[in-house]
Amino acid sequence: MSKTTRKQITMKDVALRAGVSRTAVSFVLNDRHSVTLSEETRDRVLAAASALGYRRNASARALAQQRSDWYGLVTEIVTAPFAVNVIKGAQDRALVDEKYLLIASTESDPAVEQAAIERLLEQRVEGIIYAATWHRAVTLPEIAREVPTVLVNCFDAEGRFPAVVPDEHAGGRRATERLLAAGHRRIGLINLDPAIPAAVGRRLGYHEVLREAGITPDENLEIPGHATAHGGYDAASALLDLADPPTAIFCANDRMAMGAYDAIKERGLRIPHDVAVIGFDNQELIAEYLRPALTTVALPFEQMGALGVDLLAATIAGESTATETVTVDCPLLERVSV
Amino acid sequence: MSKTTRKQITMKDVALRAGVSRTAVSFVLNDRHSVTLSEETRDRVLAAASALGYRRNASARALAQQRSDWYGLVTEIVTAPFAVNVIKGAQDRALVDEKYLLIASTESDPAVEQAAIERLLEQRVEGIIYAATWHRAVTLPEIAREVPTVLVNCFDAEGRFPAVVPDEHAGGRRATERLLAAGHRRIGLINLDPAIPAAVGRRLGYHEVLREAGITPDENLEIPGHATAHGGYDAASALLDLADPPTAIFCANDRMAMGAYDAIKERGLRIPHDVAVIGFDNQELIAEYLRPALTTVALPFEQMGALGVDLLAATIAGESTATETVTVDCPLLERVSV
DNA sequence: ATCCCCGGCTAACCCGCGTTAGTCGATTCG
DNA sequence: CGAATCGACTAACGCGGGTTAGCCGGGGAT
Repeated sequence: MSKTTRKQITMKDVALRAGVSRTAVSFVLNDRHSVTLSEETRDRVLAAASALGYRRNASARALAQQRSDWYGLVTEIVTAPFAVNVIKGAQDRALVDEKYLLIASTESDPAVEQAAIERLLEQRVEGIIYAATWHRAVTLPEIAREVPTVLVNCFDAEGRFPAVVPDEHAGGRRATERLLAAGHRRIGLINLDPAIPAAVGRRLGYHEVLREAGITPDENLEIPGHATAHGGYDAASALLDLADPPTAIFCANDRMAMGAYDAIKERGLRIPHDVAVIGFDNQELIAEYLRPALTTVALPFEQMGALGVDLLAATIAGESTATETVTVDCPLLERVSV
Repeated sequence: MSKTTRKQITMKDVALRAGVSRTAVSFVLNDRHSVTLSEETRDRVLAAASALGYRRNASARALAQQRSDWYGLVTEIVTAPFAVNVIKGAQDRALVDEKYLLIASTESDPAVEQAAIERLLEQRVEGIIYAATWHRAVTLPEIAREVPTVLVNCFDAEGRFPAVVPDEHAGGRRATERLLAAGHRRIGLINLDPAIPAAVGRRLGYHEVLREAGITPDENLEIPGHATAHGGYDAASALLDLADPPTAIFCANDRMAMGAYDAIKERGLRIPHDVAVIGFDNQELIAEYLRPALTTVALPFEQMGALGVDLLAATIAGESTATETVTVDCPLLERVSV
């Protein structure tokens, strides 16, 4: 580079220019009033700082204060693009407390994860937010215990960490209620792998609401599908080819709903006129662009991210029990498919 | 918290336990051989460090070394989920040089952006990578000039920064060539807003290849669509209802291809048998799950991220001219729709 | 006139670590 | 046998900045 690296301006430089001690500069720039300085001195310091383009040195400050103002966010960001909303929510919320997020991406690889957390600890993060891309039980590496840690969109199998998780159960209820409200009585369910929390909760809500409406859940209307568009297509095909097919289908994720659309359209049926469809996840790339646009239950990633930071802050402040679990509502997004 | 915050272990503690000076500890842990230490001492130090769970303090180290090992990555991450691949590519590549990425998300809001960069500078990042979510000209805030900066998926209107951009032109060629190779002669183009670089480049490639094959581009086969599924549906409908409709459609993005699928299927036509479709962007949520899966030209986000770091490293090392622009090839992803 | 207080400011220490310029005892060389 | 060398190690400084203790001069109270 032709341009030589410019010397960084330090408080010493500012002090020199303002004709005061470095100590005074520190007090002025941090707006500390434990020591009184004349208004005129403050002005001179501020003027000098701004004239020189002073910028504080985060490392030096962290060292002196024994406080980094960083939170670590660990996530398998790449494998599930829509989880970036967790980052957004967390970042916005952290900023309110003047905390910053250090994002460490793992690739569902324990070794990478361990190394990532290690780096966060070297940075002396004040706490860690561990976010999963799909709701499940996780096991954190032991080193995560060295610092307050909260889980987002996942939970510790042994309940050793505070966690923020979506309310799958309420979501399942909400979807089913919406279909009932539209007058449907035969409602199919294309579910996920029955072993995962999302499938369990959503199904439970579905059952509850049906029973409350006096409808006995019909086993034939429930299909655990493969969580892809193809899985949704196959499952929806099976449902529609039933002797007594459903008039509405609750798909446990939007990708499967995408496949279900195909099966429905292939049979010359119309959405929502002949068959209503409701999804889950609100993957906007899909839900918004399907024709007709898909009504779906949203996973509140952004809100979970924000609550994760809240919970972390509370934990650090000692205002939270070690194992508090916060569930977050999954709102219904009305579009056109019901 | 019941658990009191454990005191952080410092080199002093390690030195005490190993019965050597802190200086010795520093030399051992950094594997410096400018000063010789006996093998036995090294072992003792390492043992002590590991026994105490010593972890170096990144701030102190950065301060002492006058080098942070951080690069800043500025991006509007949230508005375009698929751009997280830039992060992945950059992060992996940075790790090779033992550099770490500090991610600052902006929301296409200049004020937020300015503040984000300001924070990066406070952290004394050694350079900045500025990544856009769609290929375009950008104007960076002036403060970005305080440190080496490279652009990814965008470029400076006045060419003042090195940049990494996708080769839209080659991508357009590649898509068209693929359709020609499949035997198509009448190929429709559903393009983006004609003013943006992506539309210009892709169209240019399309024209070139047609001409090289002895085909005169037919204006009626080119429609600048609205960049959504609806836009794609409308445009494809118009193309298919032509007296002499195309047998293949090149959609300038996958969302429009999604809409085109609907228009095609609605007419009882089959993909790729009756009409072939090729997309652009490789938005996996769509391309992979459409039925049939969409053949598309990929935007090499991950590679661009990696090259961005490369270019930044070169710029910092002074091995790069100020305005070098790297174009990255857009590979074709064969699926089923051609 | 003396004492005390108080506003305004600074010297000096510390944070944890990298690094230079040594110190010190043992060995080798002349 | 004294000097030079060498291996093994450490004292001490500096990085930039937060913070405590204390300095200094002047005005009010006694």
